[in-house]
Amino acid sequence: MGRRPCCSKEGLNRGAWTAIEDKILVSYIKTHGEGKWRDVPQRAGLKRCGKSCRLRWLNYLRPDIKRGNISHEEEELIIRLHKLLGNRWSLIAGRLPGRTDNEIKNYWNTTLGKKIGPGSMQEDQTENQTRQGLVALDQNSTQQRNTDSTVVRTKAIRCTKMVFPRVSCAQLNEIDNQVHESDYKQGNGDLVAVGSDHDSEEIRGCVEANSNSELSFDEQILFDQEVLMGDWMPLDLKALTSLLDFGEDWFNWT
DNA sequence: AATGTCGTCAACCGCCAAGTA
DNA sequence: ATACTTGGCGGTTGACGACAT
Repeated sequence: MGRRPCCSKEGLNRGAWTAIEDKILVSYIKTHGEGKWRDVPQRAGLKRCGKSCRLRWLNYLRPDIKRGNISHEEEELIIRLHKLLGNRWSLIAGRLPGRTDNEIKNYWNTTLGKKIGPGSMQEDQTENQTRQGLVALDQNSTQQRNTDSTVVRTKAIRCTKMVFPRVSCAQLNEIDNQVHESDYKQGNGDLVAVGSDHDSEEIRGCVEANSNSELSFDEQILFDQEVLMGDWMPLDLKALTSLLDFGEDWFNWT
């Protein structure tokens, strides 16, 4: 059975959105909220497909979109996050408030990709391949990397994050304080656990208590982007940069 | 001034995972 | 358990403006 198209596409407008269309969509979403995108065109009276409406809203019309050039700090963060996460633009965008995945993807493809150079792009590809098969890390490299760190892999538990960088206790405490401080300042109540493997049982208990569900453990996995950048509220730029400063050596595998 | 080339970015496409009936 | 729907994602395309020839 073939794929059902998201809409008939017949008699629909395509290409750039007009100011009037934008106005209609914004007005509709203000009244009815986001979601049910398939129904939006008909209800709002737009000759667009639902997917197109969703994209237009998310990438352009949302009130919290940040306009203007990417700052130097943002650029640095994008580069570092890309090193960690590869082409997972939505995750990267999630760490840059007001920026969209499309914007960051475009920025990478048009600006940063060139700045960093083809050598790094190749490196990126290799890293992506590694991440895509992250469970299948080859044994040698696993042994090499796995001297004193363990990452606990969680189920998809909302707002839970654990990072186990290989750093000194003093550094660890500092990270922990910064992350917690920053996170709770935002009042989102997320659990952000940073520790070394000897903390894992304690953290596990804490996570389970907070999430009311059991965690599955995958020992020996040194890097798991689902844990590192899971479904949690973003830290502010400063806190994330601090975390990366501490963690980057550990994250660098080569 | 006309034409070609390049860079940017909004929009589209197809796939996938999660949710729902 | 299964089929179907929906939303989200990353890759790609194409329109358009800027610049070069």
